[in-house]
Amino acid sequence: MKYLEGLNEPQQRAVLHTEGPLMVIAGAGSGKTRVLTNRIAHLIHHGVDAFNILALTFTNKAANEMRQRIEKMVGNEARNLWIGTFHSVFAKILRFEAEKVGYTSNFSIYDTDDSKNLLKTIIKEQNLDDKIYKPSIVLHRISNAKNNLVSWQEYISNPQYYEDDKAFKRPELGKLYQIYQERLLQANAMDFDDLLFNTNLLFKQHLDVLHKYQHKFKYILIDEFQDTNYAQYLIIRRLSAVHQNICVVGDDAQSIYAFRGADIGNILNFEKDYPDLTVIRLEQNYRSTNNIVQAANSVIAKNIAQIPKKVWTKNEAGNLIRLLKATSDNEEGRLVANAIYEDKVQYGYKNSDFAILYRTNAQSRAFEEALRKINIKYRIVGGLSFYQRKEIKDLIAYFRYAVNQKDEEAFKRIINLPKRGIGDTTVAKLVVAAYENKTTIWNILENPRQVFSGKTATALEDFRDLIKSFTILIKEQDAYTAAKEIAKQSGILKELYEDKTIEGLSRYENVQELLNAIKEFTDNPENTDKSLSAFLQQVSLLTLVDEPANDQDNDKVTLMTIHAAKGLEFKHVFVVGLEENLFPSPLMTETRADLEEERRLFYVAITRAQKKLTLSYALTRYFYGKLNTCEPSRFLDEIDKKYIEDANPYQRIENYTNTNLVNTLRGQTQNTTRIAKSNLQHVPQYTPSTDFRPSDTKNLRIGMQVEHMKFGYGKVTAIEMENNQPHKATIQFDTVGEKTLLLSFAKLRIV
DNA sequence: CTATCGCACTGTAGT
DNA sequence: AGTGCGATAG
Repeated sequence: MKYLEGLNEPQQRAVLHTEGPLMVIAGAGSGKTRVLTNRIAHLIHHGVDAFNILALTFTNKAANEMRQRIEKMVGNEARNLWIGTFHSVFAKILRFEAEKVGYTSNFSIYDTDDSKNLLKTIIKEQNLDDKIYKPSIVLHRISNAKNNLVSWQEYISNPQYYEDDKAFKRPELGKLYQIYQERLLQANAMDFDDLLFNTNLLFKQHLDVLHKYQHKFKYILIDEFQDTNYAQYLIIRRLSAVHQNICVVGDDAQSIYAFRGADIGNILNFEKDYPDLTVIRLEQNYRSTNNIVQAANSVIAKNIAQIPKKVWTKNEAGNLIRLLKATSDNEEGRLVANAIYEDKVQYGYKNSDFAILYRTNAQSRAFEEALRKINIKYRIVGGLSFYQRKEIKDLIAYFRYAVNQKDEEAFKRIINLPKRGIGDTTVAKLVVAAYENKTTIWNILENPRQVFSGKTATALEDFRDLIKSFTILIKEQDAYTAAKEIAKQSGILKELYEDKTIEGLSRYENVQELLNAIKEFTDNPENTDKSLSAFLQQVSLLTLVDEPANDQDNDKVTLMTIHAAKGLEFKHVFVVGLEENLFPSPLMTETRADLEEERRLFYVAITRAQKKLTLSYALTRYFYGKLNTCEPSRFLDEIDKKYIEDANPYQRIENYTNTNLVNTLRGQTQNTTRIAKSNLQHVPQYTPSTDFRPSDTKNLRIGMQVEHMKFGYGKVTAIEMENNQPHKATIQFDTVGEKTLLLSFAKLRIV
């Protein structure tokens, strides 16, 4: 039995139990991935056709990793497996069957920004107050409905929803839901939730289609089952109804996505839906030291909603958990960076052995600065993801619109970008004309002279012809050739190239990076369809961990949110920002269930560590440029003290006033050179010395900020040198008048 | 129609 | 701190 080697008894049972429903409760670090991959390899080895296996994961990265591991074990056959995220697998199926749910196969996928923008437009049109009907709240409510498979028709006809919304002063929500869905359909677009909703619709209304896929997927595996929502659960229940060979793997203790509709009940109630279910528990942890395992257990011990189990390990006790106490976020950064440095020297750890985990993306700044200062390489996972950058979205909007001319959000993005003399007024007229003639904007563009005249009409015609040529380009050329041409001919590349500011430079590089990614896609022999629309189909579902890896140097410290860290492990993990109102998040302390989820998040963070764990907090922190005082997190009190190095770790500081802290902080941070967060990865170090010469001063306009104070824009009138280096600059600001500032303190932006 | 400026708002996680 | 929006001037 080749796929059982090195597995413990319950792991072996999980691999061998191939027929009938199976639930594996896999504690943190219990070798879950190994079980999953060995199981699939075992199936294939015993004659199951890879075409008949469906494996659903939560990130594309997890899917790729699984595919690679299986490929190593069983060879090329692994290529025929269906492995992917829920969204990507069912988007693929929906493209095949699009007509059956009222779409065409070139439908666009709206991301959250597109959805919010669309809702914003609708809310405005309906003359509703956008302070009460905030797009994010409306979208959240609609998303909840869809995840529970409530259509807009049901939503409107159910008085309960109306009463609920009325109680929250938002009686028009049902109407908004209806209009939103109608607009999406009109735009031939689906949002993320529609991918699951429409898959359910498809399977419910077209039994022949359901039967086809039921027959195809004889073996179904779900990873991270604790994070599935109702819509996802129903899909897999339908798909597995015939063969019943469904294997779900999860850990209720690591359920951290209830906020977006994941239902811990799925795992707790699975037995009811599958009476002859086999349950296997993997409780032995192979990853972490005993201290880490026990500390993690103590964190969630008080939670009520959980399956009773005991994660244990044979590993050594290991170090106690360290606690770092800082007075400011910057100091916290320095302490963590120093600890990393010491570990590297003392134990020979590599950069890639470390991870810094935080609750919110905005916390990364202080750690980036501290690491850069002592020349430790790092990478940030997530944050403003590559595909969310404006310049990337702009270019992709061109692709989208050339593929699907009904895509209104893409249209709005590109119609006047770069500037071509088609402003808001013209767009508004277009929308009205389309509405009055009961047709699409694209149809009006076909013959704009019926509505417009002169310059505007010519501009619209030019735009139309441009898009038409792009559509042909996409049909006839491979993705890379088409994308490169579109970037050039649209004028996006030129506009960015001419922008010589730091930001402009990095934007230009980003676009090049996107083109490189498309080239990789085109050159990859595994991709049979090399068209740009094929690339587009996968790009809209890419997750933060799938960004183009353009550098070979992988020895870097990893900075990311705890959510993004699920499934990963590192020798030394830093869980930072352990402050009340940050972690736990104030949005998750209202109900017991919320707080329990937040505790599980802490549990996930702790259990990423193999050898060492360090926790840290700061007593002051900047939010939106304002200094706030913080208290240590209640979570620090909840860990069993005997696993912490300093059992009486902190004193709550009460005598500090805000002013004192500001002054302390000023004293500590005055020498830092700050760089815009968004530029960090692309502009490693800004050096005034190379960019400034006294002779430049006459016409140099710069933006400037010192510490957290923004002085705005102004004209440089004099630069004072010291040791042949620019030292001080005198600037006539538009807003605050003339100031002389030390250049080493400042972040500068040339405009 | 576009560019610029000041103001208001933002406040979790990610497909 | 960063961004997006609306008002205003050009």
